[in-house]
Amino acid sequence: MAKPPLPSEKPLAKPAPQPKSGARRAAATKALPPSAPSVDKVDTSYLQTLMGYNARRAALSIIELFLERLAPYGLKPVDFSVMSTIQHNPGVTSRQLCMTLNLLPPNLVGLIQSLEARGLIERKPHPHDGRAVGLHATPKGQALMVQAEFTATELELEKTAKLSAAQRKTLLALLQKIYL
Amino acid sequence: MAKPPLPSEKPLAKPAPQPKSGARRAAATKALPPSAPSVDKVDTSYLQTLMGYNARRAALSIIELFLERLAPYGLKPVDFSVMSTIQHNPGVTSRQLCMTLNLLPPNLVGLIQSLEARGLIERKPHPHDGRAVGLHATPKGQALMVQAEFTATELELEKTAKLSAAQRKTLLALLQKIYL
DNA sequence: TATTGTTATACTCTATAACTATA
DNA sequence: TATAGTTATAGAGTATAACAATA
Repeated sequence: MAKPPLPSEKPLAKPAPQPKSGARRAAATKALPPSAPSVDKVDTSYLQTLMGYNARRAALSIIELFLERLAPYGLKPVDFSVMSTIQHNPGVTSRQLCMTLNLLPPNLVGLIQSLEARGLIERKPHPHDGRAVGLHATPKGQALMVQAEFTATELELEKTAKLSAAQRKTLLALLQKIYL
Repeated sequence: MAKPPLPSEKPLAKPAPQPKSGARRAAATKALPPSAPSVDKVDTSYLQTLMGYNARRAALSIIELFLERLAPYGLKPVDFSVMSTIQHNPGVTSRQLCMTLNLLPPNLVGLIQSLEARGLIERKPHPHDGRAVGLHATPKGQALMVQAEFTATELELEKTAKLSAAQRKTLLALLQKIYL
């Protein structure tokens, strides 16, 4: 809890080739200022060794396009995940969605209500638990999701265009080894 | 913009082996209810084909531990990224930080002020642009970041313990092909 | 007593518009 | 006119505590 172990070794990142400090073109115009170097090209070599940083940047990059392409369906990433899970798991409960997608129950309530108000899902009593409610995609919701999933898959292939099919498969598997 | 192409093919996800619908243990107790199946194990095979979903889940998983371990330093992920970038790029400007870390200028202002108030960074006039301000880590900030980066690297290795060194390297490189 | 779903609410994060001072 | 930094603010996302109904 308290203090982390004092680093007896240096962090992994190499000091990184610092762009020749001081003035660049300014050297041609006037004398160097005393002690305030400027930066030509920002070095991010340390951050790039962090999985959290890279995963987050990659995710945000994809989500940016996702928001744009899925807007016509009225679906944001979480809406999409929830609808897709209901689509493929008829009768799934709110609690199961929360566990599966790592959501908090209070944050799911409004989302479910909204999807129901749009006629995309229906709530049916759970077969053998009076507290729970089974969620089902309506025909309208099903039709929407078939198209939405197609669009999502398409956009993903675009965003990962620099990757071969094998690399893409590898990447998915490795990411799952982290969070599953 | 308007409508996406109608899917002439099915989305990639296979229908996925549906857990035998209907009642499970309930079958032993009473007759099956008319038409409200319940779900035993939630199937997420489609979502798992999406890079955005997997990258986000992996990132959040790492960030969760990051928040815990870096709390003693008073650094959240963005604070850490900013401090680390300043540390490795003395004299970097706010605008350069925004471009590099994909932040919006208004959201960086309070963050910088906070770091300065804590005595972790200093603001010096930019050598040849009166509008800009160069950011520099103080000795205190430098000492903090050496330890913070060590802790971050350590925690990352823990979270990616299921990966070999080669897999880890591969994963970093593939993620960078997406967002860089 | 424990769990499902819900309400209310607070806190954080992210985004937009508009201003200033310098270039 | 364009850019760096700032202010104010709105909106979305995420979090905790507490409650009713059911197990």
